[in-house]
Amino acid sequence: MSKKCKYAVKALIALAEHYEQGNLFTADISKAQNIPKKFLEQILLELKHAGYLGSKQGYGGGYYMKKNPAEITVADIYRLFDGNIALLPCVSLLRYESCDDCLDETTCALKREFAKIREQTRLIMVNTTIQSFLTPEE
Amino acid sequence: MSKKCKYAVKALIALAEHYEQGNLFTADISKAQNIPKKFLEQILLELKHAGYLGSKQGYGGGYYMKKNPAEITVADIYRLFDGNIALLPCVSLLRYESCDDCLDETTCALKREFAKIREQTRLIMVNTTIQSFLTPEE
DNA sequence: TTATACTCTACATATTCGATAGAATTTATA
DNA sequence: TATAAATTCTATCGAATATGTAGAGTATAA
Repeated sequence: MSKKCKYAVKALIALAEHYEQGNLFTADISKAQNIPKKFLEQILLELKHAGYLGSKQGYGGGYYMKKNPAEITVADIYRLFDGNIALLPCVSLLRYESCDDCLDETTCALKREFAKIREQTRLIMVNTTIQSFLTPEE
Repeated sequence: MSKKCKYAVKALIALAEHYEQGNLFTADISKAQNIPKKFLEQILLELKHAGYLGSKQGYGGGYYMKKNPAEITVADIYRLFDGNIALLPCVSLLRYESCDDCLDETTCALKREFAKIREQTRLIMVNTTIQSFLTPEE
């Protein structure tokens, strides 16, 4: 998982802890989570564009959690920053692409097993939400 | 998953189909699987050094499956070429490293959930072997 | 009007990925 | 013994990606 994606999850958790309690400054998240500020700005902006966060500009502005943290999955965030969950493009659920080295996909020996792996991995990641990180037990 | 790792799995499947039936030429695997020959040479050599394959040099030489295909897991091959199965180094089972941005690992909000994700993913990949790709059903 | 904080685009730098090149070594066989 | 075939090993290379930095622009509260 890229650092960008990891930073995104950390920032989302921090913002989820203040869900429906106003906004946080990028600078404060940056310090608390040890994330380079300018890099974090880009990340928060992307999360906003994707609909997870809202923001307020100007003096006293900042970012706040817009979507319910229980409805934001690790799969969503991983896909946003790191791409496919599937290990091969040809078994991707949402972004299918044929493999460029594949001569005949109908007889490809890899598809069946890697589709299984993708599906199991996907289920785990879909069932882990930002809320999951906040609750002490489950 | 890198192309290198995918090529490795494809090559292993091809060699597994001739398990205990002599060797295959790199050139033939390269053609059949559409893998650049010189790249494949490196991959097969790494697989040999890791103990999965054996080879015979010189005229009529080639590579053959040394280990039982049912005992070579996708997790093994993934780790060899692409590194950790865990999404974060701090939850890696075999190659633990602390995250460089982590201020206090004991209070890290990410570890518990990402450790769960790693364990589930690991189990799937350990339970998928080279033999799994050969058998029509399961 | 000023300081603050988000918005947007461009750039920089290091590493990794995917692949190629070529020389060295080993071996069967003609 | 010469030769062709095949693996072995190291170096290199270009493109893409990851991880940031920089700086100008915009919105807003006080």
